[in-house]
Amino acid sequence: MLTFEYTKNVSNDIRRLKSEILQALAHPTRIAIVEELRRGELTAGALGVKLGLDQANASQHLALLRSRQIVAYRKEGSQVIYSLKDPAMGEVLDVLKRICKRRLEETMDLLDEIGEGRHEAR
Amino acid sequence: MLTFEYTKNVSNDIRRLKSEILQALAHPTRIAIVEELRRGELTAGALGVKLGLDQANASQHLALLRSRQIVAYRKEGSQVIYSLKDPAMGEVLDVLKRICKRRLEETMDLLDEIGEGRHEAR
DNA sequence: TAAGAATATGCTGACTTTCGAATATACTAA
DNA sequence: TTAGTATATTCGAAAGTCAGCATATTCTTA
Repeated sequence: MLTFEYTKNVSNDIRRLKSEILQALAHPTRIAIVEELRRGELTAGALGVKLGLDQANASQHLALLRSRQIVAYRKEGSQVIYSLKDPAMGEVLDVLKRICKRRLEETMDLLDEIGEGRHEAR
Repeated sequence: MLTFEYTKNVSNDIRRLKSEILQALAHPTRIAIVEELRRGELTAGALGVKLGLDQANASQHLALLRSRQIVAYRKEGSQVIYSLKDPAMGEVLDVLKRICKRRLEETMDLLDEIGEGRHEAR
């Protein structure tokens, strides 16, 4: 049946779209950029300084975020001002934060168990 | 001051952790796997069949998801059963879905505008 | 123990990502 | 127009990713 193959390919297209967005976010520097932009728009230079990045490097990461439509930008004089295009991009980071938190707590629990074990063994 | 550098590096570690998780999810096949596992646990084989994957390829993607702690797995006889470790991983996909939806709607609006333009020009 | 199913791992080549350095472009002010 | 500031682009090397193939490993059943 044609319909099956068709919907399957549409799903794949959407998954590819999602993976491109995730890919764009999947770098410590770019996560830091999005975190900063959540607080409000910033110039490329200010971002670079805040995050301690090489100028060219910052610009490269910004170019990627631009090409993936994660950020919006506008020129103002000789400066370029960046902002987050969709606040939901920040929400992704919130969910991720919860995931990390839970993981770290698990690790702490494991450490505690090891601690208990040592007490029992003494 | 030491504290500054210290917190900065901790933040970077967390960002690296987040980016590793995102990276793990940033592939159409792995997104499909997570989508399937949201509905319930499945064997490696069943996943491969459902998604039309080569056996080795499916196993490789599963290995990555395992190494990044995205999935849990247990052996049952000669089969290996996979499941999602943290439901929040599915939530990431929900947020992403909203982002994609909004983007596609924007595109539709643009298409509409082009349509209008043609009407006006006639 | 041998055969067969289910799954994992190792290897290779094509492709992509990343950074840093150099260079280019765009704007501003003298 | 020239110098200076802000930002982007290009290039090359090192590292990483991915699919496909061959080969292991592990379990089950005869």
